[in-house]
Amino acid sequence: MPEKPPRVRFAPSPTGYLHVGGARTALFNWLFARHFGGTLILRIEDTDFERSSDAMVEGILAGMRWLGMDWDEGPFHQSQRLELYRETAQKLLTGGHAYPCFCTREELEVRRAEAVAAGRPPMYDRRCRRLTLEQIAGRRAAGEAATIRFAVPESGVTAFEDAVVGTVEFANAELEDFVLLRSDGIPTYHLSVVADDVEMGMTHVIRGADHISNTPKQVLQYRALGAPLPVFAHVPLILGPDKTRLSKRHGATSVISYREMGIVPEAFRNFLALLGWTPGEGGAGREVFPSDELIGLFTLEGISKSNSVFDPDKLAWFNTEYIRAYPAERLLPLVEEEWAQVGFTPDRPREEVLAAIELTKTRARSLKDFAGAFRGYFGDDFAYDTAAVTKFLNDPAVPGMLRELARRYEGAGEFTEASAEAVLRGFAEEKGVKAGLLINGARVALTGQAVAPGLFAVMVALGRARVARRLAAAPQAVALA
RNA sequence: GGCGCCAUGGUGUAAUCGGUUAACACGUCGCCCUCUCAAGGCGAAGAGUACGGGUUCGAUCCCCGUUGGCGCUACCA
Repeated sequence: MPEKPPRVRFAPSPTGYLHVGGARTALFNWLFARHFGGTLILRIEDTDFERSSDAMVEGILAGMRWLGMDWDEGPFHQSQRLELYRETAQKLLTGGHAYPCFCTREELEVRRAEAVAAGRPPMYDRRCRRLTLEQIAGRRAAGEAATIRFAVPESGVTAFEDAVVGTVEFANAELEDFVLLRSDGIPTYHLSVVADDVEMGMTHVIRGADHISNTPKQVLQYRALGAPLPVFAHVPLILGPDKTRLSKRHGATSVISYREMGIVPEAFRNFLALLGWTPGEGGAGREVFPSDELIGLFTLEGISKSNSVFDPDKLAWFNTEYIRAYPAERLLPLVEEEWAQVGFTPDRPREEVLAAIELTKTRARSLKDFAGAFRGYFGDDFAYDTAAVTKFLNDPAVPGMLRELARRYEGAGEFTEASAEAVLRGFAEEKGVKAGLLINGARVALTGQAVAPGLFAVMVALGRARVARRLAAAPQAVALA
């Protein structure tokens, strides 16, 4: 439990869209900050100019907004904070914790290859670490470019306490003298993260477990800089169904693609939160947690140590749960987005649209359904599903009976679920057919679909006029075949 | 290869100080309901906790080893 309001950050690299792993890292940071009344900082790690782009930054921000996450400071761009990194490198240099290295990329590559061939670990051999001041001055004067490397202690261990994994220890002999500043003066990740995390006063660093091996290199810098260590919390990775790291091969990995699949953002957030984290006592036995509850329940203690597998079925389940639980008013804006995408406009008053959403939402698997299978509830611009027609309007006598039934409904009198049912059942009896035959046929005629809520509820939602019109226009299976 | 992290049903996770018929949810299967399909209700199958050794009266839980998965091993992040 932090005693002071914590300061945490989400620091994506804009070399790709916001993927599910990054989104979960962001979510954990966000939940943590909100739970403890802390501050979430958004920092764009764009020091790799070739691979970074503004479009990716936009995509990442869009993904965060879609998931309902906000931030308190930033976005800061590392590309605009170069001065800080150079100063930090200089500090390390003057403190004797770093040194210039004149080895070229080519030389390094050759030596690495040799080391590997000889069965030695391919670490930098530290030859420039032994350069004298005169040699350095001489080579600088000669115009040789240099990187700045951190001087890792040659013995001993570097350890840190991880909030999820516990104590993690690395032998310093395993750590190479990593590059802090490239020869063009641009910092590497190792330098920029710690420079920023120190300068921005981060109290907790919550990030993917893929960074655990980098952590000792960062701890060494904190020490050299005389800066207090943040609490590290390394979150296990998310894997695909085949238990390998989630990648494009597994299908959708971009957060935005889930929006495009008709997933409700809060459902996705709920699903993501439970991937590698479980609420304690307060959430026992439940899994559906709206955002506020997630915030109230979230602590680092609940983060699990092992990797988790992304299960699309479970996500689909959360999605149906949320769609079903949302009041129509809340669903409407989400549904309208879907309509906009397919160019559909409801031709019914708002009240009726809301009622139709309320009625259909229990069968929705995705928001897409409202712009697809459920279109007939919102307007006359819908199509008949051929499979449904084949299945339930196959009997050539049915359309004729439905036309006749349509006239029964046209008459005056009340039009309620009960009355609509009585009319249909009475009519079926007259004709000597099973009510189910007409009910199933009518469903297709009215909605275009084989699947729908109870028929008489559908009739009431559609209204007498539409019911009569659509029954009269019932398609023939043969005509469509 | 080296180093690091991890290891409970198909999946996500539970299981106070080591003592439970190893629990819940998703998924799967069956039944009920029924005008379709979901939902809902009821029920079932599915792990003896990766494997092997310890420690202990007793280990999912502690220790060691093995195996496996993942990560890191760049002038990427």
